[in-house]
Amino acid sequence: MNILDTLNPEQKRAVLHDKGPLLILAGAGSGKTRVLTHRIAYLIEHRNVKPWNILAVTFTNKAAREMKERVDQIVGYGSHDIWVSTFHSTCVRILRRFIDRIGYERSFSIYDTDDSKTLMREVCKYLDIDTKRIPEKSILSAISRAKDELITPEEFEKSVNGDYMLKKQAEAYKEYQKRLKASNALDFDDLITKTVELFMTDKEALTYYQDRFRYIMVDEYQDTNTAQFRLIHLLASGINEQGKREYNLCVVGDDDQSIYKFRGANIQNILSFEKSFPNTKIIKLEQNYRSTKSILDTANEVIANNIGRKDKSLWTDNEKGEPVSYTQFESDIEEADSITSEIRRIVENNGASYNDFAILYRTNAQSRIFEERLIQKNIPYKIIGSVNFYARKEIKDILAYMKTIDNGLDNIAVKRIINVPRRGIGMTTIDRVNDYALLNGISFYEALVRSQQIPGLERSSSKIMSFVSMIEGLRTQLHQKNYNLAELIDDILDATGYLRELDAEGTDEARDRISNIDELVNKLVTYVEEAEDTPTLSGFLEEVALVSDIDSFDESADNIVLMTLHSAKGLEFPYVYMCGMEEGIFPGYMSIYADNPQEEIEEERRLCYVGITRAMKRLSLSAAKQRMSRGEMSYNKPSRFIHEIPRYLMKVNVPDNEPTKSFAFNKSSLFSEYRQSQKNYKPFITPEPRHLAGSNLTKLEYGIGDKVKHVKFGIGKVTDITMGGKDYEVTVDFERYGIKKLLASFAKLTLAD
DNA sequence: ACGCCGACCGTCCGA
DNA sequence: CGGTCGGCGT
Repeated sequence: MNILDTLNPEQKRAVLHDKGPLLILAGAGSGKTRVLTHRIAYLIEHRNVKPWNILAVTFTNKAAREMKERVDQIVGYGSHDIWVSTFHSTCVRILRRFIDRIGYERSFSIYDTDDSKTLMREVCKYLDIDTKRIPEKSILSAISRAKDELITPEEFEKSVNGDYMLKKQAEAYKEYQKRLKASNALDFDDLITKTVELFMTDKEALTYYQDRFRYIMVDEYQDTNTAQFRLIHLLASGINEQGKREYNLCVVGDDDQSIYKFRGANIQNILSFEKSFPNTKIIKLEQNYRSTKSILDTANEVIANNIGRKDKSLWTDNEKGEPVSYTQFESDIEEADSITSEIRRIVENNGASYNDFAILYRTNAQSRIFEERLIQKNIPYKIIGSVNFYARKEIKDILAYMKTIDNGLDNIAVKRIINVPRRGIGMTTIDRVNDYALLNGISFYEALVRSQQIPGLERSSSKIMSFVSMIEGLRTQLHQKNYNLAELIDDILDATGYLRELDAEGTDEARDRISNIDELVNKLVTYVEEAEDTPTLSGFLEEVALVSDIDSFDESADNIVLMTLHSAKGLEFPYVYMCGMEEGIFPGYMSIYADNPQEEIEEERRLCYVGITRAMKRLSLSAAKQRMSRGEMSYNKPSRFIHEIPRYLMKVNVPDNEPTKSFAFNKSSLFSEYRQSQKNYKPFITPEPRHLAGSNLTKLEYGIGDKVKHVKFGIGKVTDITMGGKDYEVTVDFERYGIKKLLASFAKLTLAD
């Protein structure tokens, strides 16, 4: 079968396009991923392009993984050699090979936002910058913006012009960069800028990659920043055998879905692509295959309020479908309650499954109230993006050990763990070592090694030396021939006594931490087993640094998924709930009162457009009249975006005020209810397991009257167990949350001692 | 050196 | 409301 058969004429043109720059303006749901994968497959199969001559840059690691799989499905081979990855991963791969040409070591560390902040705090302290007046966060974001625009510390300094704030920022930028270099570390932005720097200064490295990447594709092109543009431009400017520049660059984007201006995305990259690359061919994909007419019309109406867009109009052959629904609830509690109940109702009555549903919101903070409800109702769910696994203390600690072993120059990592677990090395000691290191121009770790020579450290140097020899021991072990990297964490835990200390604590929190560490061990083992090249410590650490929460999103898992509108980009769901459609929430407070509200509101509107176009079958919008935010009640009007939807497309619901069992009720009434139930105490029975067809019921390990533990609710007492459908329904009176009915298979209750 | 507690604060979105 | 940081007390 011809791989072109399933494509529409425009898609076909894009796939068949031969050489030279190509801009594909792909509206939401117009099958751009299909075009990209088919184009790659076509290049390999019909144009004799070698898989290793193709570079495809995607937005997430997940998208990269899927693209490879899909190319494999079409071509059946070769996908392994295609270089498909995100901007950041691409740059890391390049830098691991060539960064020594610009004065770093190839074992460089990658600093995450936390590390950057820690470093910036040190810098501010050193430069006497009052972080009350100039918060380190604002300095970091100024630096980040500068890096997005490829502005060096020196150039930044020149542009200061006597402005006090800018002058301080310039100083901080310079010092920050100096210290990153000394730590042999790169922050997220450096990954891009240092790659550009490498290519600008080292022709050999540039030519190597220009020759290698004969065909370049970039997805989500509207969200690239200036540095990324520069990178792509450099890579695509190679000279072919005939001595000509071909610019075999194919970018796919949609200016209406540009939602990352806040992190430096430069909309001009897509708007003036044709100017940057002469003889660009432009193809518009305007047929939407995803949504019903009602949903698509709604999206078009909303986005029409933006000015200065590229001219295009999305249409669909799909059926009209139901009108979009909008409900204004009394409160955020009611909103969460009603939406979660409705989803359950649809799943139970209409044969939908939980993974058909997404709840989308503007800010991560909004997930909390939904989570409470979903737990309460025993509805399986997954929240994407709220608390990063790798940001947890115990995980960062272990990773800091690994970084220290991998790159002794990483001062932030060494300082993090020098006294974790406690070894009696305090602030004064650390300061003295630090001063010595700065004075002698050596790393913090090197200063530790020489601590015996440092004046004033007579007493603590023995403690320091035992730390040093522990690290050295681990490092030697790592470099032994048959050492299995998968054991490294265990060895660290063993040498440091980290686990023993947590064990001794014996609290719930400590147990949580231990299970998180177990999880990290699992990830390391998986990495070692599945690594494409030889697994290395640096390799693992960079994988960890560059994963995003969305990469772990598994659409086949049967749960509702909750995430921000930003995270939802590129995804689709049959049923979409967009909640918190309120002025001040969405569009956010910050954009309404910004210096340039027009611009900011337009970005919010594009975000709204992205949200609407995620829905395939049914879209539900909602707002709340009152909502609890940062401890106080706020009262918001419905979002302007709601008013931009014509009435004929939208069904406005009146919320049904059926009395809902809310656990925001006062606890005492629930408590007396419980007392009542205790009076007519039920006899102690554990129901016999009934093996129903298709169910996998197992005998419960607890019975009525037992004390059990729930992962969120904590300790409680079982007051009733009944058979509900294919699962046990367990009623538990929790010490802190009161009485709840839970389904045994979801709740995963365990006997508490 | 370390732990606890209270004040404070600041809030968007993210690799 | 929740996390974080700095100060103070031991």
